[in-house]
Amino acid sequence: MKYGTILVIDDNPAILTAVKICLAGVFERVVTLNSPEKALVTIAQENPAAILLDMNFSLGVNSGQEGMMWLSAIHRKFPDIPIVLITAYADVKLAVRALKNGAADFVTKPWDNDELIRVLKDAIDKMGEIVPLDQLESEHVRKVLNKCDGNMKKAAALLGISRQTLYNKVKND
Amino acid sequence: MKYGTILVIDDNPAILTAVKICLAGVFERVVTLNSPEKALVTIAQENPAAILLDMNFSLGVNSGQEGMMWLSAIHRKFPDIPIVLITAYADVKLAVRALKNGAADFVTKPWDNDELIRVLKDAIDKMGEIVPLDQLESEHVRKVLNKCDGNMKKAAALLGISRQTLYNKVKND
DNA sequence: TGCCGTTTGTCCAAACATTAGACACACTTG
DNA sequence: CAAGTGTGTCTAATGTTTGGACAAACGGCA
Repeated sequence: MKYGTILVIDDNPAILTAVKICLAGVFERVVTLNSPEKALVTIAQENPAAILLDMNFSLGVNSGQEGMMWLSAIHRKFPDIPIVLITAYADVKLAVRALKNGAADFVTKPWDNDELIRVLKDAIDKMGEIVPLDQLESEHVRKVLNKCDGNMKKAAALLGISRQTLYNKVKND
Repeated sequence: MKYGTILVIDDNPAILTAVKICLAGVFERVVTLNSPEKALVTIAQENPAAILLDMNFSLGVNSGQEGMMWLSAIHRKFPDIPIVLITAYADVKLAVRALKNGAADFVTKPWDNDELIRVLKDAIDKMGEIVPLDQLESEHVRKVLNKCDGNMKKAAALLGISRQTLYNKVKND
């Protein structure tokens, strides 16, 4: 029960119920919404560890545009909460676009309960990885320096630090 | 012609030729390989701005396992070079796995030349975004502090800095 | 309510990092 | 060769980080 609260957003009550039963034993709390309208307020109130978001809410529209829109909106406002998308209309282009828009994962209906649980746990675990500041810094420095073909003057300017400081950071690798 | 060298890896000579013609006007140099075996050495020699990698090399095997393996290997060794995957056997699960394994994008055969060019350019542009060190730092600090529910002592410990330093960093936001 | 462990806000002085500026040297390129 | 650029090194001033210390605030708990 170490995985906190999860928010499930889907316009189909049957699916909401099924998912609730499936996840009840794994998460401390399963909050459901049958429309994404109130998603932002609900997230602010509940502070869920992850969000499971359906992609289609308008009947007859199955392009996933609406789910994509909500994905972007939620991800922009809460970039630290992993969002897993779920849809019946699997499509490679849509999945790729979703992941590039910040989705943590993408599962297709009908889903496998164990896989859904694994995917959600994975998403939460990934987000939880905390890196010390100096490690983050040296990785970034290495990357920028690389992009500048080793030119320290340019790299330092791009990083917003002085040439000597970069020199020292690199020397003590 | 500002997009540098691109490396194309595909076991089908016809596709290699077609891609070469398509990309010749956009990239300074198009290097091709008909097998991923020599990929790592070739990348080290050519230092390409992006890599276009096919997913299937063994005839009759179309699970994409081999492409995935090479994606991981290349991405581990050259994390700063965007890798775009291309496959004839489009499959949502495979695409999701590829993106989560570090692929920059995922396109399906038969491809649209303009789209392929756009995707490759996008991938290169995305990788080129350089963030100043202090911005990177304050974003990370905010994120970790958030995950610790505002507890500065814990956050400082996780970040590998002293409590006072974190205090000052937050004060001068 | 009062006690206790924890966290915060604040201070200090020592250690350390960063800065601009300077200068000789090495390297490309015309 | 000469000009232009980047490197490696130094200095002195300035700014940051550190552990340690301490009173005040907070939250749980009996």
